[in-house]
This record gives sequence, structure tokens and C-alpha cells, in this order.
Amino acid sequence: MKYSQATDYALHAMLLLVSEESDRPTSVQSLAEKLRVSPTYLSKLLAKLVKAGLIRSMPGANGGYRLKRGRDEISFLDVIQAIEGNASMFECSFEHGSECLIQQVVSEAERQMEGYLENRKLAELAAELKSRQTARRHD
Amino acid sequence: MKYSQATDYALHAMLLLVSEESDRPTSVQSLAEKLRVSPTYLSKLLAKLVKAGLIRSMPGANGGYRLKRGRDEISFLDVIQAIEGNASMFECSFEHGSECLIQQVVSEAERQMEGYLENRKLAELAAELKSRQTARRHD
DNA sequence: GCGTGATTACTCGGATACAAGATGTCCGAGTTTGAGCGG
DNA sequence: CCGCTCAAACTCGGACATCTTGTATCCGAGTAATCACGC
Repeated sequence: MKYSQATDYALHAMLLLVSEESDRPTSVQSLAEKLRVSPTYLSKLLAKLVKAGLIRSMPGANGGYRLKRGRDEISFLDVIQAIEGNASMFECSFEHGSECLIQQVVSEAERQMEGYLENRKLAELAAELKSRQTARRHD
Repeated sequence: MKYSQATDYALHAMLLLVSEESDRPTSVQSLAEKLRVSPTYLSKLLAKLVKAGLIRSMPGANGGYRLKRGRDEISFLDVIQAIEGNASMFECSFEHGSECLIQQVVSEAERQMEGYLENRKLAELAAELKSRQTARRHD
């Protein structure tokens, strides 16, 4: 079981958007260059993030993408579920009267992980990265 | 991101083996019938469980599979990792000096889930199922 | 009865086939900005 | 200087190609128990 590479791209792209201080939108090209990723593919992922309500798109010249909500509200879980979908990781394929003890255990494990991911915000990392840069500037 | 169906089969098959009270080995056919699953495919999964050291195989007539360790020692995590492998769920594909903050967060989330799965043993479910059967017999 | 060989009931491993999903590209359409041009 | 038009810079969505992975099957080989047969 593995998270798709798309999730990797999306998390890094979102981290860039959260770190962005200008209020002008950021274009796909700009993001794709920083991440060294195909712009067309990245735009597919950004479309999913738009649909999930995490970012807004601004078409036209000087357009691009921008956060929709406050930067402190965006958790890892938000981004991951936007890309991977929010279906359960485990679905019992047998028919034992609609309640499967195995299913319950694995689902609870999943909730443990999601609970953690929900509490970690991208803005934490953005702040951490910024403070590192500042520290390095004072060397 | 989803656990493969193979994990579903393997967990149910292991639960049957843990619940088995006879010390005679259980054949693939027998397991496959109870689970209504292709015997040939199931045998592939059992082979993985053998390689992981969870069960033993006994070739020849009246052969089959049997637990290798004590039934109380087998956790959900053991079975899942035997099937899915123990590689990390998330691998950052970028090159930021070998340490990626995003990677660290997701890996920690993974540890949360694995910690839970490691503490849940299949024998718990076997006991629960057995007590339910007994209770129903006394209706 | 008793060994010896054949048969049967199993697992094991590799090769193969197929479908679905992940990854990535291409192109046409819509939308906004801004520049250029004529009055 | 104003307004109109047009081109440029974007996003959006669908269609398509490719590659990997999960799922599943088949077959030959190895192994252990059991049965049959000859002595």
C-alpha cells in the first residue's frame, strides 16, 4: 500500500502555495518549474485541489492558483484526501452479515493515522522552512 | 490509497488458521472453500505468509498450513506487512538534501497506524467470534 | 505379515494472461489582461 | 484621450497513450502418506 506520486506532488505544490506571500496567483508553469514536474500533469492535480475547495483558480492572463481558505486551516489530510479520495483504505469483500471485525480494526487504525494528519497543518512546515532560511541568512 | 484485496484474503485466512483448534494442518482447498476464493491465488498469498515466518507449510498428503508461532503473537501488522511489504507508504521524489519535512510528517502518521495495528492481535477476534457462537448456542 | 513400489493428495515456483489504475501528453475551448489602433 | 479589437497568457476538460501493479490461472515438480501387491 502506497500513496501515489500525485500525492507527493500535490503536497509539495500546496506547501509552495501556503508559503507564497504575494497575493498574486501563482501559475502552473511557475509551480512546475520549482518542482521540476510536467506542467500539464500538475494542472490535473491542481484541478482536484480546486474541486476539493482548497485553492481557487483564476483564469486569464496573470492568472493562476491561490489559496481559498486561510493558510492555517489546511491540513495534510485535506490535501491527501483531495488527491486520493476519501474512500476507506480497507473494504472487506466477504459477506458476514455486514459487520466484519477485521474491517473494524483496520478502520480504527486508519482513523488513528487520519487523526494525526488532520492535526498537522502545512503552515507549520512553511514557518519552519522560513525560519531556517532566515537563520542561514545570518550566518 | 488502498489495501489490496490480497490483504483482505490473507487476514481472513489467518483468522481461520488462528481459530483452528485441531493441530492438523489445514489445506488450501479447505480455506478457499470457506472464503469462497480461488485456491490457486490463495496459495500464492499463503506462500508470502510462510516467507514472513507466520505459518508453516506441510507438503504431502494430509498436508496444509499451520501456525508457526503462538497464536497470541500474531498481530494485524504482521499479516499486512507480509502481504503489502514493509516499504514506507510515502517516498518523497524530490531532492531537498535528503530530509523532507513532508516525508517526516507522513511517516509519523504511518507509525501511528502501525503502532495500533501492532497491538491488535488476531487471537482477540478469534476469541470474540468463539464467544459469540457459544452465546448463540444457548439461545 | 512385511517391505516395496505406485498412486494420491498435497505444496511450491515459474510463466503467463488480463484488467485496472497511475502517470503523462495533446489539443481545443473558455477567460482575463493588456497592448495597439482608430476616431 | 477614449473605446474597440485583437493577441497573449492563462486555466479547464476530455481524449488518448503507456506503464506498472493487482488479480488470477495453468502447469510441471517435489514431497509425504497411503494403498496394493508380491513374497
